[in-house]
Amino acid sequence: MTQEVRVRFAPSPTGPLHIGGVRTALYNYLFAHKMGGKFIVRIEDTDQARFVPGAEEYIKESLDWLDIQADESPWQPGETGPYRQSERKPDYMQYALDLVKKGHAYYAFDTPEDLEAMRERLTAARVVQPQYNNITRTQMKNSLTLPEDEVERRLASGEPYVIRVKIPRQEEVRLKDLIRGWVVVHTSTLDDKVLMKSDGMPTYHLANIVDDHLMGITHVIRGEEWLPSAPLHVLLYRYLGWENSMPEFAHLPLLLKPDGNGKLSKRDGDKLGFPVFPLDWKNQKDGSSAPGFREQGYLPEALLNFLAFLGWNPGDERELFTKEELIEAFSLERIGKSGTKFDIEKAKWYNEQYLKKMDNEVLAKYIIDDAKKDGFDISVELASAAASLNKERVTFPQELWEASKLLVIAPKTFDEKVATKRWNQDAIKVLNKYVEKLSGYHGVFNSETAKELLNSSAEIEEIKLGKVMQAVRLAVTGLGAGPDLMQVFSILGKEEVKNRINFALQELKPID
RNA sequence: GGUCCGUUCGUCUAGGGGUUAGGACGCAUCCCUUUCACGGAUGAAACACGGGUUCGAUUCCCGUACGGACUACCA
Repeated sequence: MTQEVRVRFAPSPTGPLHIGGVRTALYNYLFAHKMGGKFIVRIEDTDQARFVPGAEEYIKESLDWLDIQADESPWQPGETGPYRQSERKPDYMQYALDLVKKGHAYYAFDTPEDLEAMRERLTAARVVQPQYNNITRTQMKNSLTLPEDEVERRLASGEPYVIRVKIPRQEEVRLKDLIRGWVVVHTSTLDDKVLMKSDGMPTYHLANIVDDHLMGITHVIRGEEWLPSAPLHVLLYRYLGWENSMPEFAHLPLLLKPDGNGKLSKRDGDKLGFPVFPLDWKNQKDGSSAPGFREQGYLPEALLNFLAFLGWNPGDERELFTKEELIEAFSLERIGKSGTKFDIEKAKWYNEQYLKKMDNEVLAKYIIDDAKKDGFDISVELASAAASLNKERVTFPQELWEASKLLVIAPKTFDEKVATKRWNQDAIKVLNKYVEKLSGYHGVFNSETAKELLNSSAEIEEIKLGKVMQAVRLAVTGLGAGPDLMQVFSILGKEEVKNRINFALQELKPID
């Protein structure tokens, strides 16, 4: 029998959650649900210097918005908590000490200045990669070079120290990545990474391994930026005696800039005018801000669908998936290997697809709210009709009100280009006749009857309706393009149509 | 620089030793329509390069080029 799948998303609260992080969370979530397992969110806040207030709340709100719900998290603790590493602080030291005892780690007393001097010396000696490793450690101040009694003296006196892993000299570390296959790294290229910092906090490397083990994580699904340090993690599992229960690894391809090269950053969003964060972000410290997908009008279902397809596909030609369908179709095997450029046009397309499937009543709320901001109170009926009329014509919900204004506000000015081209005697004749017909009509006024009346007006004047339609549109909406005119008439009502036409008739000068 | 990872239309990708290399976004044209949009149809558009292996490579192997990640007491 196989154990329950447990995966985690482990962001650090150092700023707004990046959209790439959201995708990582999504893949973890989809995999967990596909496998009938658990999805855990753990906050990796071991770096006190980089902690940003509000960042954790931002992470939570982002995941909530997209409905990527965790089974266990700081906000909904399970049995393997706490779910913030800062709250797990007392637990880490014992594992570091265990490694020291076993000879796989050691104390180091080097000051930042010592380290800097070492790097300078190495650089001067033209060593290409100045680092604290199995060669240079012999020249540094650590428990490998210092006499035992001095180490104890320094420790006892409270001198700051770190604990570093002791990377073996000549070994090959092999790990099987679910996405990339076997990756082999020689230990001579690894450095003696710090495991415990002088402030008593573990680094990512130690905390990550300890927590994943303690939380029973079975699969580590994370960004490709972690691949280079994965061999170190394998070594740590081994040295801690946990190799048999070591999780499987899956390193996700990165999200890249849409143009040029490099990984997607906040700058790209600013430059190309699209968000790279799920939600609007306001830094409480320095007041800086960044736009979010939510506020731009992206629908959570659409963004989720779009994100899922950035580096993954179901193998068939379907593209529109609900979350449940994504879960059903998801597999790690179908994740691609190469980096994925971020194409905002595709995201917009997804949004349009989801937007036009939404209920008019739901969309009506957007219109009502936006109209209110402009000082207009509109009924639910009108707003729903407006939504129905316009939802296939826009990308974002907030564009709906703009598109619907012609239903609420009578035109005061008229598109000049259309006027100079279409406002001729024929149009005026037909419109005059139409007004006349409208006044004499007392039946039901809907798009069909509105059209019939218009048709007969044209017939009487012996003018082809098609030739004056643009002018009719101009008279009633002031515009040269827009939604189906007869539906607009039907929504406007007979009197309003009549009034608008009369206004146009007296405002506009004929061209011939 | 070093280590590791990658490379199919502009972009996201399917495919896989013999295919007219498929789909989607975007783009163009046409159709629908009173207009714009939606929708439909059509089109332009790709296997990075060089060697091998093979009867045959876009597919397998090796190089090269290019791209990316990492190279902190950051995650």
